[in-house]
Amino acid sequence: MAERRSPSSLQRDAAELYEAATAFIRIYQFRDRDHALRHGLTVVQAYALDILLSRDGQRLTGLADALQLDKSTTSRIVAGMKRHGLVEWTRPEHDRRAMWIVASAEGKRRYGRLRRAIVRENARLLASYAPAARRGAITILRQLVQRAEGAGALRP
Amino acid sequence: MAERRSPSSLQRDAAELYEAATAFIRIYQFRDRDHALRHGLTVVQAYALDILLSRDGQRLTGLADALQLDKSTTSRIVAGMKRHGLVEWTRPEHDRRAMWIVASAEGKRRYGRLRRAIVRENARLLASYAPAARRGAITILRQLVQRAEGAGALRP
DNA sequence: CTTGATTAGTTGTCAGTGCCAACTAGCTTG
DNA sequence: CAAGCTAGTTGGCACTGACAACTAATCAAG
Repeated sequence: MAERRSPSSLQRDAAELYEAATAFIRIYQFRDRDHALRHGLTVVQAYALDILLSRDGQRLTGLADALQLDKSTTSRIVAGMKRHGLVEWTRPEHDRRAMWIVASAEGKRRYGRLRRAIVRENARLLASYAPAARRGAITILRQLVQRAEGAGALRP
Repeated sequence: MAERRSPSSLQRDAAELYEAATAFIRIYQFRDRDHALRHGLTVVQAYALDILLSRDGQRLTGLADALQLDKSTTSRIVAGMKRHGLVEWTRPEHDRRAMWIVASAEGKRRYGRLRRAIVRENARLLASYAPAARRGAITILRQLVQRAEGAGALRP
């Protein structure tokens, strides 16, 4: 295992990671967009529902933070989702400026279907991997996420 | 290594791939958007330049196909890039309806800087992996891309 | 060689995403 | 209670994206 660690190998790998990650993102982005549209959602709406469902609801500001969007943008997105019957909100009685936004039954249903469709496709994608390789793929994705988050500081 | 292959393990892995891939995409998307904006490009403009530079130019229709966008959208994007001095085009003399779109010097410069910035960040990200693990990460991303492309048929 | 079909791009229209700045209304603190 | 802070909304702008209708150039018959 006496691999020679040349600086250029790191450089080369970093460049290859750029290519691979770019390709990965583009493919999965398009795939997700198609799936979402097929289930009557936009990508942002699907993200928003994911956040709302994973936390039993959110304030608008919290949702904006989670989506990394301006609260004005988020406000309009939530308004649109309300119009389409995907979310509902109430005013917490102890702070009547705020909204407590939750997914509606319809929102939950659509997001659930979308998620299941993508998971089904993932299962097809992973089917021919050996279990250990599957776990490896997932672990590596998670690590890259963690490291990118940690290295974060993207807005210095 | 006598791992028991239960159907539910594939299901579970598929669900975990969903979580991991979603997180990955969101992180890298934001990262790329920040980088692009910092270099005076939007994400779509960066994609377009990537395509134009990797092929010595493109027809509008070819660019639309590569970007998976409607040609009307692509037309406006190219118009915007022209306005911002990122691309230029000529009319091939054998078909004067068509455009041959190429990146301008400025477009090339900005894309190059953007790419190098991301590769630098990737290098930091990968630095603490053992070389073999780095290669593994890249290989797996590539495989997932290939399989997703193959399984493609996203628009049946 | 002219008509008819096809192809390349553009434009109109609409909806959605996204930002910043300015705003309203409710809450908190001195 | 006044001043200031916080939660969301609205106005204005630009970009992304789709679909349909359009212009102009090329190609295919006849």
